[in-house]
Amino acid sequence: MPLRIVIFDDNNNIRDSIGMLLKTEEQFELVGSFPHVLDCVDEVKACNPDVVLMDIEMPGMNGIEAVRLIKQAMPHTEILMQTVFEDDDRVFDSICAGASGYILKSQLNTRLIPFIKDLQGGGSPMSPTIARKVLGKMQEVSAVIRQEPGSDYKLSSREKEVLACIVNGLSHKMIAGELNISYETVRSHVKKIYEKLHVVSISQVVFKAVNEKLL
Amino acid sequence: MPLRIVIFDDNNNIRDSIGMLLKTEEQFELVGSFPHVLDCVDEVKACNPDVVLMDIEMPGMNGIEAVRLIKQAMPHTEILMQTVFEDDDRVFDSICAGASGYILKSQLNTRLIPFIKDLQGGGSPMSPTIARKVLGKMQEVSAVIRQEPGSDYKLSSREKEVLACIVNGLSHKMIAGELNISYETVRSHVKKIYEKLHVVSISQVVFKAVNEKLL
DNA sequence: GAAAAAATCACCAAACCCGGTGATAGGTCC
DNA sequence: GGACCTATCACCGGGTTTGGTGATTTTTTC
Repeated sequence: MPLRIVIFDDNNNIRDSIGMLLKTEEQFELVGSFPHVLDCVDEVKACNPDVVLMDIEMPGMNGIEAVRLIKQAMPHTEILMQTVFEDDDRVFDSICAGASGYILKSQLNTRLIPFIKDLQGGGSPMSPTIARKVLGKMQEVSAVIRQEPGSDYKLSSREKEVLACIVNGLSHKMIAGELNISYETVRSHVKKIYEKLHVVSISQVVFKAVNEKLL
Repeated sequence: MPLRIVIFDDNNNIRDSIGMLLKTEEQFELVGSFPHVLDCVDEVKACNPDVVLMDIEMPGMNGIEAVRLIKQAMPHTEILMQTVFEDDDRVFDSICAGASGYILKSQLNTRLIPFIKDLQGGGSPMSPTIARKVLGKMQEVSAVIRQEPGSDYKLSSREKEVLACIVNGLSHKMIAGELNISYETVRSHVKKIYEKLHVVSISQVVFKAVNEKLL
């Protein structure tokens, strides 16, 4: 059973030459070729391809948005993005939308066939240059996610409990009830927390706690 | 000027065979080869390599931790991870630590040379299988990061300004000064904000605003 | 042009928050 | 055993926040 492939690209020449290229390998079968993505979901459903070759730059709907829709409708379809630009944001957005690989148009002739085979083998083919961008973004993102505790304010465990209550919007009185201690004791803890966090109000405590993930 | 390379791997045979392999290309020069990473920072500083080939599995210190230290000390050093496992978490951790590429030990013979050349060219070489894991993680992570605005509380622009002040820890009185309006006007806005956000206190406002990225 | 929404301001009373200043009791560390 | 930290509780007084109620002007929307 041959691998079913669909192309979306507004450039007729590219669609044609990709068609020619695929014909040289009998394991591939071009089952659809469209100049725009306005009806892409219906078309993909009708063609039922294993692999979609998607151009990023297209009139009407954006190729990235199309990826999102196709992946939503048919999650098991593999999508290989093709583009002339190695634009950081678009690479990133394509990935988030669900693309499985990334090929530069300048490399279509030499790389398309092996890339599709990589996809078939469960891989995510992309040029090392693209991969570098992906890794860069990944590092950036991970740095945001888990900014190290760095600043440890040495709160006692009790103080952390009180802090958690504050962040959850409880008043001092409610915290007293929650933790079964007196209102004044809560106040003592709060004062200590303010001191240790170098803040002077509830709002600053909440902001700092949430922002620096003190819980 | 040849490309300077350093190897870290506890397996003597692998270190030797990589050394042999690199000798076949006169543009590469093996300037260091170590069986553990306990002194890796000093060693890398002494050897001053362009590329470090790092084994993940090693006695004593973990190869990933070593990457972190080396990248901290010498940020411009390119690091190519080598491993026998395609373990998701370790791939991810390596990337976050600062690795620039990823090669399977089973592919050392055929791929090491081109991979190092990719690194030299500013790329991030990795097998399509590894790339798939990276993309998967990336999609997962990005889904966490940008939970869509979803809940739009339809705050007016003025209310958003006041909200921003609150989140930054300003008292109502200070906000009045900041925005050049009266204290009572600030209160009106605050009341509206509470109503729209379905909250009843400053702390809840700050928590909700930060958590749902309302700014 | 009328209705709706946004932005502005005002007052009262109750509740709440916060700084300062203290005290007591239990645990840890040297 | 004494110094130190943590957890507990208490009072005062000033300042802040909050709910309720209401008003005027400007801008937006239909």
